[in-house]
Amino acid sequence: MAIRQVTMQDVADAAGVSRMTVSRALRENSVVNAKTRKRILDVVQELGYVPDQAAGSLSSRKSGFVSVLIPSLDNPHFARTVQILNEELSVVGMQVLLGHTGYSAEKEEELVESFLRRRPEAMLLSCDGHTEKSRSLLEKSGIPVIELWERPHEPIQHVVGFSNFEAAQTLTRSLLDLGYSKIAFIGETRALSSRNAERFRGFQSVLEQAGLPSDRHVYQGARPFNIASGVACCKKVMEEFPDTDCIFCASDPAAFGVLTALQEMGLSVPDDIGVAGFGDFDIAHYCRPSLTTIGVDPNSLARKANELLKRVLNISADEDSTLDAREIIEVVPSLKLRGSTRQKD
Amino acid sequence: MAIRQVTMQDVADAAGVSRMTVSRALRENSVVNAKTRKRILDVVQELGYVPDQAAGSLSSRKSGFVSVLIPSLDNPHFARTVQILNEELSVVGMQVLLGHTGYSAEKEEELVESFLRRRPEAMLLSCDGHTEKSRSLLEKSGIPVIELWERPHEPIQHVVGFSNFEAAQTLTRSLLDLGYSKIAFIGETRALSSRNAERFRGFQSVLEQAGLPSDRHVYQGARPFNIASGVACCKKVMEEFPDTDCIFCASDPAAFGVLTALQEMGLSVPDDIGVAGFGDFDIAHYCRPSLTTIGVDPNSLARKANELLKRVLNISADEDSTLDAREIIEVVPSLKLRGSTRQKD
DNA sequence: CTGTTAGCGCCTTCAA
DNA sequence: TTGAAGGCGCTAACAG
Repeated sequence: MAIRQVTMQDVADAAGVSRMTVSRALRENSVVNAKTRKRILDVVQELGYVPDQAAGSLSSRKSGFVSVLIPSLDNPHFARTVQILNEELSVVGMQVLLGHTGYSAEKEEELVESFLRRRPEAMLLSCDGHTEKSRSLLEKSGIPVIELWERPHEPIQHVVGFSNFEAAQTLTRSLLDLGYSKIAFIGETRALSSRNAERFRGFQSVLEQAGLPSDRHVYQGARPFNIASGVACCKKVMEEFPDTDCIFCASDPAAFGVLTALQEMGLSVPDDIGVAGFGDFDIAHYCRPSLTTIGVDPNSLARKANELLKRVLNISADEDSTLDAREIIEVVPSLKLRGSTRQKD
Repeated sequence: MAIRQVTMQDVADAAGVSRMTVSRALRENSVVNAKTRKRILDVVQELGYVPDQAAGSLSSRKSGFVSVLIPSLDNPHFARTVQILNEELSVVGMQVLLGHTGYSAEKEEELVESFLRRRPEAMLLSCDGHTEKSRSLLEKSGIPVIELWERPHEPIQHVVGFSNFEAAQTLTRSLLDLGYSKIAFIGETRALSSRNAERFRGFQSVLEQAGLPSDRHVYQGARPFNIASGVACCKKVMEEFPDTDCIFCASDPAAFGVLTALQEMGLSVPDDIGVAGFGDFDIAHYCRPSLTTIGVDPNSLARKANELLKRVLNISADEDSTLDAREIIEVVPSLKLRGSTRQKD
């Protein structure tokens, strides 16, 4: 345990050069005599010198940080997003500052404020509503902002995402197309999630267009909305609306819960009743019956976000890439019709 | 977009005090005249001043960072660990530097080296083997190190985890106890994961003690080891060893894959064959039949890690907590006997 | 309670 | 190709 950390000066002294030469030797693209550089690197090795990046970024005015704010790592799509961004950024020597908003705009505001102290070079948010203060802090900071996973009505700046409203419409339309007409909706209380509200609005709009009632909905008020929520909501739905012929869940894990709940009620899916989820998580693919759902591939979304990020940070490999002041990049969700809904006849 | 960032000096000038007074006013526990503080905070608000933490930590010699290195966020237990640590640390104003090793010691070494430049105040690792250089870098850095999720033979320093070997033994013993005798093992190739190797060793040791052959094993060589791997390995096992009466999977998602594969082969679980997993993930609880497994609650592990961390950082609420040079905190995995194995008669 | 002085460890800028 | 001077924005330590 070093009593005092090894500094660049120590390396310089030991190598018989100035600090500046050490600094240059440590950077890839800088002119230093080959022999001198080798000597310096040897000394670095020997002394176990590790540069202090806080000091470096203070004078270079580049933090090497990118902030990523997501609601929760419990959602595998967000976890994947973080993982990909983290890996891609580490390739260019940058690091992610990760924060969890817990789906709360107030918590997000705190995080924005505290992360801004680290002078990140960009801020990526998963949008579920932002406070005025968050917006103003971000604006004042002058750094690029990218909102992920949604398509907000009033984007802060750049966006890489899709419309939950439209995705829910697409899925609902195909349920009608399969002949379902008494479709129930299960989700989080709308106040808890704009995302969920958008999904319900999409669902509702299609039913209304078709002249069908859209009043079969059951909400769960508390977080998280998971497998257990699906079980609980399913029971409520079937009590309140026993003649339901299909259940649309605002998320796949909940839909999986619905599948097991129905099975325990002795109902067969899809023969007695249909089930659809949202998100296209792994579980939707592998459960039995496999789950009809709609969703965006998180890998693809994260990679698009990464490309945009590189462009706004001017570290794109693509030299002649242009950048609009506000890029809205649409990611198209794909519909998966699987075993939990009946075949089209 | 500010052409030049607002500094503490700007605030000091506008408030008619020195920088030091501003610095003090911004800290909770420091003596500043109440009126002066209010005036300063008003100016801060007005100017939209955001302190630069890189500068602050350069002079205070406290980075406010803790490094957390995990293999992958795809494993929900690791994601949970990260989330809890992140939240707990944010309460005390610290931030997590997150890195993914991808289960590679070399990648881990790179991350250790690059994260050390940020002068983290502690380093948490999920141990799956470390290079000599990683160990030496960590030692030289002088910061506390906590290894998570395993119980390594040669700990670097502190440990919060459990023995995969022993957990696998416990589970295997109870399978024997249920009357199974032709048990197959499915896992990752041992070279890919010391964790997996430990599980296999535990499995093997119990069978050998019981005088049973332990040669029914099928490995998958490539990452990730997930639901699809379980499906694939299950097919191989049943081809090679058709009289197998129970399959022990090195992870729950794979065991879930085995369940669906067996179902498609027309075999009934647990009537025709038993299945056990490892990890006690959500899916083990909710799949049908629910899965016999063994595992540690990630919330509990993360909280213990957090407590230890607070103690080694001397920010524990508990004043008279003592700290050994090397704390080995054991987390006991709990065995869950569920529907995927037969009842004891 | 407040201010002054002197760096923290590195990089920018310029000159040699 | 290298070095010297100066400063990034903040806080520790001490003095008043």
